[in-house]
Formats: sequence, C-alpha cells, structure tokens
Amino acid sequence: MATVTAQSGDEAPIPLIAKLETVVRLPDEDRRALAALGVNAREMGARRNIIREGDRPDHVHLIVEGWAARYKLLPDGARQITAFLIPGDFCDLHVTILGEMDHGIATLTRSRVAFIPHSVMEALTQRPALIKAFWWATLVDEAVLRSWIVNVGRRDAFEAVGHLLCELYVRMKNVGLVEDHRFDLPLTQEEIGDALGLTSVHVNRVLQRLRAEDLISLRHGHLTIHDYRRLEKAAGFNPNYLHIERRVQAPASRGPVTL
Amino acid sequence: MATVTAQSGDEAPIPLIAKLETVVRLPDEDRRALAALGVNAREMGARRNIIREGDRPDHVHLIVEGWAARYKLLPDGARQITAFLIPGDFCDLHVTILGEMDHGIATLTRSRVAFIPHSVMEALTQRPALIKAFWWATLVDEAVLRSWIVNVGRRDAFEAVGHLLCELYVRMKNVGLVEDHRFDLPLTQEEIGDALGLTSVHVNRVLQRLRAEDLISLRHGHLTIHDYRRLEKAAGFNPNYLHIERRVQAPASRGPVTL
DNA sequence: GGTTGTGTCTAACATGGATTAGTCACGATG
DNA sequence: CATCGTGACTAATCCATGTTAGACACAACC
Repeated sequence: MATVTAQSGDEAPIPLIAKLETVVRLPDEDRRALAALGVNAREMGARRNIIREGDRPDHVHLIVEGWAARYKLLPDGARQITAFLIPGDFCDLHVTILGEMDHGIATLTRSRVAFIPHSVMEALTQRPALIKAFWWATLVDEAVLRSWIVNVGRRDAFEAVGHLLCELYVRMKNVGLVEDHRFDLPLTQEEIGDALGLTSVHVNRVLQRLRAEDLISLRHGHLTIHDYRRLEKAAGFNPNYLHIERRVQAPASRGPVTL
Repeated sequence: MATVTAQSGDEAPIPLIAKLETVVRLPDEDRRALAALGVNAREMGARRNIIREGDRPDHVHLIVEGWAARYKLLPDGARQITAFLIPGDFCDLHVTILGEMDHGIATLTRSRVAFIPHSVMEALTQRPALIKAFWWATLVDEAVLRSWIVNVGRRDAFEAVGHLLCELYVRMKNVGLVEDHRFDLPLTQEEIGDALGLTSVHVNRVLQRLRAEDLISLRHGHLTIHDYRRLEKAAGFNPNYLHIERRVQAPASRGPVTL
C-alpha cells in the first residue's frame, strides 16, 4: 500500500513519530529513541486481549501496526468501546498513576504491539521534548473523547456514525494510511455500535442510509468516502479538535520538515 | 466550612496543589509557583462565558473557586456538557496546540478564575515535576471522560445519574470540599441532563427515584448521599479510575504530609 | 406586595432505537 | 462437499426516554 510519508523519503513512516510531530519537530536523538520502541514489537492475532480490566501491567503498550479497541464491560454484559487505537497510539499510559486498569484493551486485527518497560518510559519522559509531546498527544486524545461524548449524548445515530467515520478518516490520514479517500476500516457493525451506544441492527440501518445517500461505500473492511464535504456537513464534523497541521499531510517524501 | 487539608495545617488548601499531589509530592518551589497562580484571580458572576468556541485565547484559565462547565453547542441548539470543572481544574490547556477552542466554557456559579499567560505556563512546564504532574492530571481527566462515555452510551438514566453523583462526590472529596457525605452541587436538572444526554424532565424522574429509594437528598443545591455503598452499587461505580490515594483524604490538619 | 425569572415537578402523548428472532452469504475447516 | 462460524441484513414488536405544555415554589427586584 502506498502511504504518505512525513518523515524521511524512502522508509515507511513511523506512526508514533508522525503523530507527535504533528505539533512540533523532535530532536533527532528523541526520534531515534522512539523508533527503537517498535523494533521488537510482538505479533498478536485478531481479537486478543492486550490487557484486561484490573490488570497491573509492568509495561506500557504501544500499537505499532493494526487496530485495537479500549472497552469497558458492564455487569449486564453490555460493552462500551471508548477508543479505537491505531498505529502510533499508546494503550495504557495512565496505568502508572492509576495503579490498575479500569478497562480492557483488545486487538481487533492482527497487530504488532510494543511492550515498553516502565524503566524505558521513565527514561523517555526525562527528555523535555518527549514528555511535552506525550502530554500534547494526551490532550488530543482528550479532545477525541469529548467528541465521542457529544456523539453518544446528543447526536442521532446517523450523525454519530458519520462523525465517527470522519474522525477515523482524519486520524488515518494523519498517520499516512489513507489513499484516495479510501482506507482499511476493520470494524464490524457491532463494534461500531458498541462505540456509539447503538445496536448492530441500528448501525446496519444507518450504514445503508449512508450508502443510499451516496456518501460512502463500505465492503470487506474497506471504506471509501465518496463525498467528504457532504459527509462532514451531515455529521456536523469539524476537524479542528484533531489539530491537523497541513505541513504534516502535504510534504510527502520531501525529507524531514523543519519549522 | 471545615475541610480536609493536605497541605499546611491552618491555611485553606489550594485545590490545584491538592489535586496534583494526589500522585506525588511536589518540590516546595513548585508549590509556591502554583500557589502564586491563584492570587489575582478574577471574580466572575454565574453563567458567564469564560471562553467561547472558536476563541484563540492568550491565557490558560484555571478555576480557583466555584463551578464551571465545558459544553458543546450543536447546530440544532442541543447542548452537550463534557465536563464539570471544579476548583483546581484547568479549562483550556489544549488550546496551545489546538489553536482554537472547539467548545465553550462557562461558569455555573459565582467563581474565581485565574488567567494565566502562556509565558507563565511555558515557565511552569520547564519544571520537570510540574510538567509530569500536569500530564498526570490530564491522564486522570481522560479517565473521567471515558467514564462519561460509558455513562451516556451504555448505562440507563438511573445508573448514569447515580454514577455522576458518585464521581462528583469523590472529586469534591479529593479537593477537600465534602463534609459528612454532603457537598454543594450547584447544578440544575437541565445541566445534569445536558451532561448525560437526557432531558431535564427525565432527570427529574430519576432524581425522584433516587430520593424514593432513600439514596440521596438534593435540595437548594446541596447534595447528601445517604447510603454511599448502595448508590455506588446501583450505579456500577468503581472509583479506581479517579486514583484516590488514601493519604490525601486522611491526614486532616496534621501539617504537611511527606512521603 | 405585585411582578418577573428561574428551577422543579407533573402529565399525556410521541418516537428513536432496542429487542428478538430470525435469514442469508461467505470463508474456513475437516 | 458438508459443516461451522461470523458478519451482514431484515422485520415485528416494545419500551426508555423525548416532547410539549403547563402548574407551582421561591427569590430578587421594583
């Protein structure tokens, strides 16, 4: 798959670095430290637990490749997904301070997941540029969570699904995984429902309406957005909260970007 | 009002410091820098905008006293509240990187709000202990947002309201504002509804059920929780995500706590 | 002490989305 | 090639919550 690279000409971009450098360029030494995290990531099959609620892991996990989801199981068996994690996303930074996981995380697809010892995280956060970048990434995650609350709380099912698709489109684009308004969306209708507080039955109805209105096609885990502007409008989507800097999307294979 | 102090014996505790020190004690110099933030906070009336969507403020705002809410207005006039801000909470840390506000923030009660220039934030975040503490606080905020998503997405109205009350109880306790299972809760039923994706009519029905089941009383902006354990259970509330350290709740006016 | 505004509470009715219980297509597996 | 499992899709019915509209209590203000 051809991808947009925001780092150095010919190598595949490293999603974590691409994401963090959306805000500001990192010192080379820091980029090297980050790049090292991914080298011996573990392969995991689809639908495997990365961590469970209640765990007190001694590693921080980072998605290097593939998709995962953060989810909370309720006593009555209902599931609420609170995040979709894509390459470059940390799974459980908060566990250092929270002590135990208050939710679980599972892969959705075959994935590569880095297991980072606390000692390494400790070392990384000694670097001023990195701790700042991590904090900023957390602030962006927060903005995403807020938009999900709006989705679930006050948008109807049609708008909510549309909004989620727009969000994933922009995030995938930010890490260079969109090609011509098309990207892999390996979510079942049930997973989409669990993210938006809907049933899979209702998600199905909504997707059909999105297709009927010629906004998207979605088949075999591939999503194509036919009319992004109209979808954005129908869903009330404004990408400002994701902080897209043009310079990260544009320069494709022109070498490192300086400020 | 008598409060639990986690700082120095006789003075009123500073909520921001209390909150940040839930995780780890800060160097005295850092505490002094934080304490300085509150000294010339501005008085604001109830229901005043602190910032509006689209603003590009040149200050970061901090709630020193009173309550505020983060809210998003939708095209159809609906409002979704995404956070209740209490003393010690920052309003808009993310605006530095996001550029513009993607939502508004308004006071709910008479408040004191500190306006902190970016240059001061910049200086504070040069201090290793402080930037770490800010990041941690952001991670806790994230955990709160996740629990709201679960509230709105998969809990029914009764559980959701109960869960919110438990959350606010614990957070208020963390900053020393709970006395004998009782605290100020200056929210209208409409505001509670806007936080949980419900109408005020339905919130009213639920509150009456909570009273009928003898779990709470709520009158004139004062909430008393009669049976916290039962409420916690009815709402499926587990405070682990808020990271309560006993040592912050316990030591009541015994002077500074050291690790 | 009337008026105004705000918040609480109630009732009657309407509905978006849940629930339940399937069918069907397809890929993987033995 | 029969079987199994999973995900997409459909239809009929139901219910938690929304909508609308108004009564009531109380505080602030002239």
